[in-house]
Amino acid sequence: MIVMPDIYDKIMELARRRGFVWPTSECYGSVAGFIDYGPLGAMMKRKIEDIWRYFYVIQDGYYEIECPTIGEESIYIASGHVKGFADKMIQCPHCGEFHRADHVAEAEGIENAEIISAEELTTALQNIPCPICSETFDGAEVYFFNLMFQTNIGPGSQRMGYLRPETAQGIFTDFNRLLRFYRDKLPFGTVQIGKSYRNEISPRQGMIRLREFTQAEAEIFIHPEHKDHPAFTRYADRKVPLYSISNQENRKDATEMTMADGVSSGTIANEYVAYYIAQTHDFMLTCGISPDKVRFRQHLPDERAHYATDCWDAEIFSERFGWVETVGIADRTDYDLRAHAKQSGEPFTVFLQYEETKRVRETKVVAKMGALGPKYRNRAKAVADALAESSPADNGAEIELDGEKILVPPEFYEVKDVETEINGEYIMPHVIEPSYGIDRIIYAVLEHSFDEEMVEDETRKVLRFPPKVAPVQVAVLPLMARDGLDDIARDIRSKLQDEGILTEYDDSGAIGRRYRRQDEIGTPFAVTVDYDSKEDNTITIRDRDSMKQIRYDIDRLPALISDLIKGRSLFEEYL
RNA sequence: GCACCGAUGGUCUAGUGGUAUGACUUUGGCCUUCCAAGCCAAUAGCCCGGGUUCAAUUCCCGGUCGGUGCACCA
Repeated sequence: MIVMPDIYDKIMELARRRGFVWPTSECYGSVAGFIDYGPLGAMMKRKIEDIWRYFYVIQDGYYEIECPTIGEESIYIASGHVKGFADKMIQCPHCGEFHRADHVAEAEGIENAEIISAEELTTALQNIPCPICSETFDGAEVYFFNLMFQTNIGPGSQRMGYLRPETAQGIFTDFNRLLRFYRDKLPFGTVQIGKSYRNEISPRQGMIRLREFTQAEAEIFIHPEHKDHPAFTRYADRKVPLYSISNQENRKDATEMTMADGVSSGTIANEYVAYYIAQTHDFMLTCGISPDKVRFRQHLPDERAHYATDCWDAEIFSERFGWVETVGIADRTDYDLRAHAKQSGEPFTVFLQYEETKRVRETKVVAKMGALGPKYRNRAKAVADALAESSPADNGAEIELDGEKILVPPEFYEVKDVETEINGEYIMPHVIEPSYGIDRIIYAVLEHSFDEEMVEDETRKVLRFPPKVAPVQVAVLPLMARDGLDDIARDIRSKLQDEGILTEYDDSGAIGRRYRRQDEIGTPFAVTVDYDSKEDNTITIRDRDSMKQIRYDIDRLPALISDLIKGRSLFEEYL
C-alpha cells in the first residue's frame, strides 16, 4: 500500500480553512469523536444525502421516516445491543493495561468465556497472569463497557434510555404501522437518514471513527422465499468489483462481475443483495468516488453475524486509511422482527392471501363448556385447550394437566368433522439492509476529489466534485467591479437564484485569484462578465476542471447551467 | 484507556525565562480588460488549568486536542 502521509493533512487543512469540517466546540477545546460541519460541509452533506434519496426514495419508492435518537431500553434489549454491544473488560491492577476479559480467559483455556457472567469471569481470572506484565488479576473486577450512550428519560430517572447506535431499530419498531401504510403487501422498504451514536473507546482517524455520525439506512421487507428483485434488470448487466470470500481466501484481488453473473454463480446470495451492491456502486460513482477505489468485500463466514445469510461491505480506498468500510449490505433474514416480536408481544408478521382459498378437512375436539365448567372449575379453560390437542379414544380423551394425567369422559366434548377455509398465511418477512456511513463517504469524496496541479509555478488546489455534490454551483464574477459590469453580474446572479441555483458573487481582487478561490471549494462553473457582455449580451462560462471557457448568451444561461449541474449536458459539448 | 511525540494569528511557520519572526490568506484603498501580478494600510496568535519565579508562550505537573504504537472497533 502506498501511503502518502500528507494527503489527509492537506485535505483536512483545506476542509477546516474553507468551512467544510471543524473540530466541535473549539472554544472549549473540542471533543474527540465529534465534528462540526461548517457552511460548505453541511451543504455538501445535504447534497450527498439528496443523491442517496434519489436512489432509495425516488428510484426505489421507499419512503423516509424519522424516529427519535433516544430510545427506551426495551428496544435495545430486543435488538441485542444492551447485551451484545458491550464488551467485558478487565484492567490489570499491576500494570494498568485494559484487556477484553473473555479473550484473556479463552486464551487460558477457560470454557464458555464468551457467555459466562461477569462475576464468574472475575472469579475465574483471579489467578490468571496478565498477558502484559505476568502479574495476576487478583483483585481486579470484570466490568461491562457498553458502547451505547446511556441516559435517563424524565425527572424520576426510572426509565432508562439509550442514544441509538443505529437508525435501523426505529424502522423495525414501526413495522406494523409501516405495513399498514404499504397496504399489507410485500415487498416494501423504508429508509431513515439521521444521527447515530457509539461511545467509541478510542475515536481517532478524524471523520472515519466518530462518536456521533450520520447513517442512511434502508430496511427492505421481502418474502422469505421470493428474493428476486422486481427491478433487477436495471442492474443485471452492471459490472462491480467483487472481493468475494473465495477471492479473499485465495488472496486474489477483487474481480469485476456483472450482477446477473454474481447471482447465477452463487457468489451473491440473491437478487436483492446484488441489486443493492450495484445501486451502492452507482451511488458512490455519482458522488464522485473514484471507480478504481471501490470494492465490495464479502464477509467471511466467521465475521458474519450468525443470523445473516450474506453480507457485503462496500469499501473505499483511502490514501490515509487504506480500505475503509463505508456501507454494509446484509440479508438479515427475520432476526430483527423476530427479536422485537418476542420482546414486545406484537406479531410483526404479514398476512398474505392465497390466490385461491384452501379448504382443509380436519377433525376437531370441541369442549362442551356447559358440562366442563362446573366440573373442572378454574381449570376448565386449560382442560378445553388440552382437549383440542388430544386424540380421543372411545372411553374418553386422555390429557395431561400440570403433569397429571386425566381421562376426560366423552360427555364433556364433541368430536366434529369440520372443513375450514384457509385464505392465506402469516409470514415474517426477511430484511435486506443497506446501511451507509455518510461521514465516511463525505471524507472519501473529499479525498478522491482533491487534486493539486502546477499552473505557472503556482500550486492550484482543486476539489473536482461532480456538479451535483459541489456546495456552491456557480460563481458569478464581474471582470471589473465597475463600468456597469457589476450590475450585469448581479442581475445574472439573481436569475440563477430564481432557478434555485446556489451562486456566489465575488468582485474582489484579480480574476485569477477569484477562480482559484472557487477551485478550492469545488465550484464547477464560473460565469464571468466582461466588456463584451455590454455589447452582445454574452458572458463566459469557465469550467473548473479544464479551465476552458465558452461564450454564451446571457438569456439562455440559467437553463444551460441547470442542465450542466444535473448532468443532462456536458461542458465539453459546448466547446 | 496506556506509552511516546507534538500544539505559536484563519493557514503554514521562526523564536524566546522579560508578550513574538516571516510568508500566505482576509479586509479597505490604489492599480488591473480572464487564471493566486504589484503598491499602501489594517485585522489577527503563544491550547487549557495549576505550580516554580520579581517575571512563564518558554521550565515542572495535570488536562484537552492531534499524531504514532498497544488495546478496542457489535
